Amino acid sequence: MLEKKYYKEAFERADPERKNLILEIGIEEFSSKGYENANINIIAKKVGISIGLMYKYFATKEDLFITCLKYGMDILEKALYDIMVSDDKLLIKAEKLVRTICMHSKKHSNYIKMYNEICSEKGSLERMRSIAEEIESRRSSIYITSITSALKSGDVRSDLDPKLFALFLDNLLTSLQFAYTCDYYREKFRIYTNIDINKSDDEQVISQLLKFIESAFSYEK
Amino acid sequence: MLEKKYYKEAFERADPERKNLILEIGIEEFSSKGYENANINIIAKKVGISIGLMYKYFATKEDLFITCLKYGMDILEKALYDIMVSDDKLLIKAEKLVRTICMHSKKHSNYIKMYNEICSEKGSLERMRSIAEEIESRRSSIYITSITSALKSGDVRSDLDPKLFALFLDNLLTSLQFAYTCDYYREKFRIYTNIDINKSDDEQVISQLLKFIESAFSYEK
Amino acid sequence: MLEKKYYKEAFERADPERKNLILEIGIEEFSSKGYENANINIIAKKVGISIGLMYKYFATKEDLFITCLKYGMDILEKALYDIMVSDDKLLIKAEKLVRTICMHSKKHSNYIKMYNEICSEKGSLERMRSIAEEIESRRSSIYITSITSALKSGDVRSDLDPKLFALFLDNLLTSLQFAYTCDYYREKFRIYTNIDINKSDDEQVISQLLKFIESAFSYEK
Amino acid sequence: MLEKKYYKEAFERADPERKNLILEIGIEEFSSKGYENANINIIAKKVGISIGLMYKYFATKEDLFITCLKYGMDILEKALYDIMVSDDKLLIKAEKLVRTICMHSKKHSNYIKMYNEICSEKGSLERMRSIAEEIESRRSSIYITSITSALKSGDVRSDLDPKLFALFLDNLLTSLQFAYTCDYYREKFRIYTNIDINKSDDEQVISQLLKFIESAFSYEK
DNA sequence: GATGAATGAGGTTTCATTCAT
DNA sequence: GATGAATGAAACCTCATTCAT
Repeated sequence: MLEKKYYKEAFERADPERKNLILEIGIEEFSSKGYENANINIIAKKVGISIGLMYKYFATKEDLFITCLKYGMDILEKALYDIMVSDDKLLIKAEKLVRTICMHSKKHSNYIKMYNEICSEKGSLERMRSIAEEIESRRSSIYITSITSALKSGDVRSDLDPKLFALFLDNLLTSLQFAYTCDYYREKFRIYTNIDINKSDDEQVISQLLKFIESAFSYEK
Repeated sequence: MLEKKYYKEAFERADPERKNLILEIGIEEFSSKGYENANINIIAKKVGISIGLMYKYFATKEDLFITCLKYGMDILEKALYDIMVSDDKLLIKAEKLVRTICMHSKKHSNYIKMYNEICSEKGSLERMRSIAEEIESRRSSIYITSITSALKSGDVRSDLDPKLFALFLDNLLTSLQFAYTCDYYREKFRIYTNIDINKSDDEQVISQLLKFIESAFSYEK
Repeated sequence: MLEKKYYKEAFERADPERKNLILEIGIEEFSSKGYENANINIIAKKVGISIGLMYKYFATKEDLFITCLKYGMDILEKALYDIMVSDDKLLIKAEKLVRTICMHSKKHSNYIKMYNEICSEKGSLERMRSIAEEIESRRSSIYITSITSALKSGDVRSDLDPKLFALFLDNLLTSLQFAYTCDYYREKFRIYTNIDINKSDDEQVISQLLKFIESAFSYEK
Repeated sequence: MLEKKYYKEAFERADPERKNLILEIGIEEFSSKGYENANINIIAKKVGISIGLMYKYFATKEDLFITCLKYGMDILEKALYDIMVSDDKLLIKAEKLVRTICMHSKKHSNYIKMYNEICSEKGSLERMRSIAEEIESRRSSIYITSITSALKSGDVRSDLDPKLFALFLDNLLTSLQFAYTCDYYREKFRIYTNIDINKSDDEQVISQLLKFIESAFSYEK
């Protein structure tokens, strides 16, 4: 689980402003057109560097994509981490989680779109695995740790499997993220609820989701 | 919301065996390589017809894809429909649902891969909408109807919004489908649970998911 | 100079209404899209007959095109012929000619578009020759005959070559036809004159063209 | 009316010899086969560059065509311009014009074939308009200016409309160009005159055409 | 006479990646 | 470090024409 780098040393040495620009423009291109239709020659042009230099920074298109993806995911992960290491009870954490995710999805919809992109990527299994490892393992730990500790303190039903419940929780949150950011999920949200999630007041959605989660974790009657 | 056709009349007239062959081979190609990397020349060759004839059947690659997608989705939808129109209580239905989805995902993993594919498609919003409409609207109705009726008969917590809860339920089930069939989700499942879902006994997963769902819908303590 | 047929016997035997329909729809397709981009499968479909039958009527796309072309040219030719065989003096004939051409171009712009089409066709020289022969030889005769007879009666300058002057006259009239019907020529007309020929009153154009022709044929000062 | 470019910057930067080669081979291909049947893969191969590079120079086949077309038209335009800005009387100019056009048509028949090609193009009106604008507007100005000034100095009939007469003059000259270069027009010329224009002595044609033009512009008797 | 399913060569265009400078 | 010209395989899609029925 060592942190892999998907960029070359030259990228590390590059001017921080340029590094940011590459990531931002890359994210913009990948999230708007999708991985296959994104064009790294265009990215280089927009950044204002040559395509040759781009290949000094990243070995392949895929590496650039992954670097962009991780950049976005790290930002969200940090926010979630801060919530989960607090002393709050699980349900308090859950509320903070949901609210943070709503905000983040609106602010950084492109990051989520990239994440959505990789969820349907068909590539080498090996590559896929190491990416999933990096993105999911930290998030899964903080969920599982929190749930396990809630289990110990008796805050949640005693017969739940923390790992699976962590996954279910994540599934719900991820689906919500996608509803905020990805066309198909947004449309699905509208079909189910008759609500355009991007124009709606979030409170109804948040309160219902929290109700769902809260119940799910609670003691059986 | 009328049923749109994404194939030409010539396809309707074609020999049923050939129609099936086209769909099966198309699904195989699309689900294994993804939409962008699928090659309709290859599909035609494998089917044993000329590429010209393929275009007498389908106006574009996209239309062929959607036709394949709907074919797979219809099969699942029918199975779900039969469960949801029964007189069973919601939680009984939920169990049947989960079990059916497990079985179907294993048997027809390619259908789910195609569905996963469209979940991250970037294309014309209009097109996206009509597809979502066709795939999601019937499924959403049967979920919402069942929940609403459970609500009336007092089987579930009275303060839930049936539409949102239907969506949350679907999110959990869809995520499970993807875990069975799509690389990234399977990997994610393994990271959270340490289980290779395709080699595992399903009962642990099923029972935990049912617990989660059951609790979520239950009366608050 | 024997009149060649570019259709098969079956076409002769076909129902007259159908024959007309084929020609009209063919002309519509060829004139709107140009020869290369016209599609005879579409023509057959619009006519309401099978493509197979179309090939019972015409051996090739080119034959259908030529048959359509000749159909339109014959109609114009008849009108011109009636004018030129009259006893009128050449300049009276010229005026009638110009007015007839204006009217015809507006009414049958598609015929002219097809004629324009063949003017830039790159094909077998042999084929080209026989078509030109059929379309141009009668028209050239009636022009040359009229000019020759005007020459004899001393109505026009005595040192003109009737054949070349006939060609020059035809060039002017053909250019006018194209200005009424073909995009590029219409645009050229607008650039030279600032007039949109399709919205303009024709009289200014007609009177100037007649002045030009009249002068051209007149005795030198 | 600003000069539009139909090539990319990379083409400007390319080696001048290569640029010329591309234009010459492009003109050869387009003029011999027509726009639709011309093949840019063949052009690239003959030039000795990859098709990919071709597309770095020109965004589309159409752009390559227009660039070739303008290249040829510019050469003719320059020759005509030099004649028309001289102090010669209009009829002297006319003679120079006709002789220049004869020579040019023989030497650069391919340029004229391309021009003929666009005269029957069916495409977007907008595109057509801007091309016509570029090719015709300068030529029309020099004609109109010359005629207007002849009008002022009393060298031509006073009741002529300089714009329309300029167009008529151009129609005659253009028709002559086509007779020298394009199959159909050459054939038509032969049918009218019994002369193969490419094997004939030009003087008879030139003298008759000048007579026609001279008369046309002269004072009425 | 009439049908229409079937063919398949062929052309435009894209873009990740290399490499000489 | 930086450039950007150059590559070329590969994919979608069209349509005139044939022929078995």
